[in-house]
Parts: sequence; C-alpha cells; structure tokens
Amino acid sequence: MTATINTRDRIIEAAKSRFHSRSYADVGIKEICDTALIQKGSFYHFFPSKRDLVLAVIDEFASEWADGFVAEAFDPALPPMERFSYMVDAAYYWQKSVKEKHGKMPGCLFGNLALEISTKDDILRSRLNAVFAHAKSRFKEALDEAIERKEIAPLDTDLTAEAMLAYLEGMILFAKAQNDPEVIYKLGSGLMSIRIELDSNSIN
Amino acid sequence: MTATINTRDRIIEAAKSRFHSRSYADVGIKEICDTALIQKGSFYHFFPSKRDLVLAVIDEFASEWADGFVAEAFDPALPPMERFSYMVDAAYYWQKSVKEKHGKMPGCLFGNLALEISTKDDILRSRLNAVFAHAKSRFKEALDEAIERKEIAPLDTDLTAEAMLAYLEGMILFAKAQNDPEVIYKLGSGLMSIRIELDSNSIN
DNA sequence: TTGACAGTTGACCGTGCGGTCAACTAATCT
DNA sequence: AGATTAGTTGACCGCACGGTCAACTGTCAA
Repeated sequence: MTATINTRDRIIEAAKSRFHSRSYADVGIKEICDTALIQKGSFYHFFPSKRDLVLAVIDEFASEWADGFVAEAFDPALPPMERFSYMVDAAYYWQKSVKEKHGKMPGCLFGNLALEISTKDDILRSRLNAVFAHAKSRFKEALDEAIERKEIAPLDTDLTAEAMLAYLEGMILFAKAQNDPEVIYKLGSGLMSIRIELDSNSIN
Repeated sequence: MTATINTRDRIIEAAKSRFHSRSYADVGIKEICDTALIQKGSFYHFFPSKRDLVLAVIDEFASEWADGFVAEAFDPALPPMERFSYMVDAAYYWQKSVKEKHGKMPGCLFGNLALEISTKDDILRSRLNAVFAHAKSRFKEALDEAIERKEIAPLDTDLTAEAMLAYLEGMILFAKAQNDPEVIYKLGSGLMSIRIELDSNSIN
C-alpha cells in the first residue's frame, strides 16, 4: 500500500513537470512511465486514461499553488494592495528559477492547458475555470479590504479581480513568448493600476 | 500556375482556421489535405514540413490581422484612446461571431501558438514575438499621441503598450477558458486603466 | 514536336502513440 | 494453508502521424 501511493504520486509528479514545461499533447505516457520507473500497465492501474491523469495533475498543482504561494501572497496580515505585488514577485522569481534550471520559461500550467485544451474538452476546461475562480476570489477579497480601508477608490471588485488575474496570465504569456522572466518584473506594477469602475454594467 | 497559387492558398486557408480553433499538434496534415482537396504529396510540394506550414500560416494571419482590424482600430483619424476600445470591441465581436458559428471561442492564434510551441521551437517563438512587437508599436504610438494631446498623464509608453497587449491576451485567454466572449466585453474597459509610470526602472 | 518542369497522385514507410491484457507477485484477511 | 486482491510486468494491438517517392499529367517555350 505504501508503495502504491508512492507510485501514483510518482506518476503525477513526473507528469506535472512535463505537462507544465512542454504540453499535454507533447508528453507521452511512455515517457512518464520511464520517469516514474514503472511499466505502462501499472500506469493504467491508477489512471483509466491520459485525460484522467491531467485532471489529477491539475488538482494536485492547484492545491499546491493555492496552499503555497497564493496563500503566502494573500496573507491577511499583509496590507491588501501589497499582496498583489507579492504575488507578482513570487511569479517572477519562480519563473526565473525554472528558467535558470531548464533554460525555458514554462509559463503558467493552467494558462497553458486552458489554451491548449479548452476547445477540445469541456470538463477539463471547467476544471481550469474553477482554479481561476478560486484565485480570483482571493484577489477580490484583497480589493474589498483595500476599499474598506480607503486605500483605493471604490470600484467593481469582482470584475477588477478577474481583470487582474487576466493581466497576470497575459504577462506570463508574454514573458514565456520572449522566454524572459524580466517581462514579469517590468510589467508587474501595471497590475495594481487596473480598475474597472462600478457603474458600467452591473445593476445589482 | 494559377492552379498552383490556388492550391498553396487553399492549404494555408485550411490550416489557418484549424490551427486557430484547435491546436498545432491536434491538426494533422491528412486533414488539411482533405479540406484543401489535395493529396499529401502535393502538400509536400509546397511545404517542406508541417513546421514550415505553421510559419506560413503565422505570416499570413499576421498580415491579415495587421492590415485588417488592427489598422482599422489604430486609424490615426480616431482619438488615440478610443483606438483601444475599438480594438477591444473588434476582438469581442469577432470572437463572438466565431463562437456563434462553431460553438467554441478560438482565442488568439498567436497567443495559442505562443503557449503551445514556444518552449519547443525558438524560431517559431521569435516569429510570434515579431507579431506582438508590431502590435505593440501601434499601441505605443497611440499612447504617445494621447500624452502629446494631454489626454492622459505622462507614463512609460513602451512598457504600458506592452502591458496593454498582455492584458488583451490575458482577457482573451480568460474568455476562451470560459468559452464566453462576454468576458472580453466585461473586462474591456480595464485596458485603458493600465498605467506603468516612467520612473520605476528606466534611466534613459 | 519535343523536352522540360511545375504540379499532382496515391501507395507506401517507419515510428510512436494511447490503450489492453493475461500472467505474475506479494501482501492481507479468514 | 488457502483465498483474495492490489499492484506490477512486458508483450502486444490498431491506428494515425509526419514524411517519401516513383510515376503520371498538363502547360508552355524552343
């Protein structure tokens, strides 16, 4: 049993880093098995299909991310608007360190998968949306708090939170396209300038 | 000769829409040939490899885009800051119309390819960067003009232009992940709020 | 009329993919 | 001791992929 859990984890671990740094389509099950030091048959004992694996990888990575540096950045002890720059810094240093190790910026696993797969698989797509929605709620909390403390002028916190997250993904996309983490550093301060005003659409 | 040009164009046309709405890896040469009503051998008469095809598709689509609604949006006759909302509107309506036709939002071809391929092929990556750089220069011109006309307070136009383009890509990514063009509509106004101030890094 | 050549055909190749399966191993439970 | 069951093995399957090639077709210049 101990060995079992271990095997499953090794599969997910091997898949996670490869899906992240390359793509879903580009990474074969054979390669994952070789890395995890198992045979194909053993893989299919734990996962009915490759698709189920990537689902598990998303879940694993999402909770790692949420409990890891998203939680760190959105620490209620920090002044709300500082949480955003903390988040940007974390993204920057992380991407930078991966690039130094492997020569390539991997970008954001969720963003990568969203663009690669979301036209092909609605369940995967909605799983990724759930991850984004969770991050967005952290952003929104911070904005609400900032307004409450009168650190920023009132705005549509729901839409602005989504906009900020979109900007974060866009920055990472750009940085990946240039294979240069410094892009995140240079564009980071733009995140805090984004505002979507209250009136525009909502009537609630 | 007329037929020749026609064939090459048909290949690119078939590939363009499929690469855009699905992905590079997911679309096979066989399928492209079937759509273009030719045989495989004929395909390889025009393109040495699949990679060369996607390069041609990028070039084709880039000039279509630049001469098409980027040129339209960044018409010097328009007030500079209005050009951005024109751009957002164009993206919105386009994505919406494709979704209505095919049920899925395709997103941005360049963004899609950038995330799918840029860790695997540096030449493709730099080609995509050139496309982004071109769009960015249009953004920058508009910002420079807006400052000159005192419609906005001075800022780092180079970085802000890049930030705005990143935001645009991020919005489209989010909209695609939710398969909902309205996301672009809702988040659009955030584009004009982005500012990256002058002092931060540059000493020139 | 002939030769050259761009364009086209369709059969073909090797490879690697996702996935299957019957047999084996080793703990766990009765 | 015997049965059950989770985990593992490695050979195997069918298929679709990117790419090749010798032969054919039609056009146009000399």
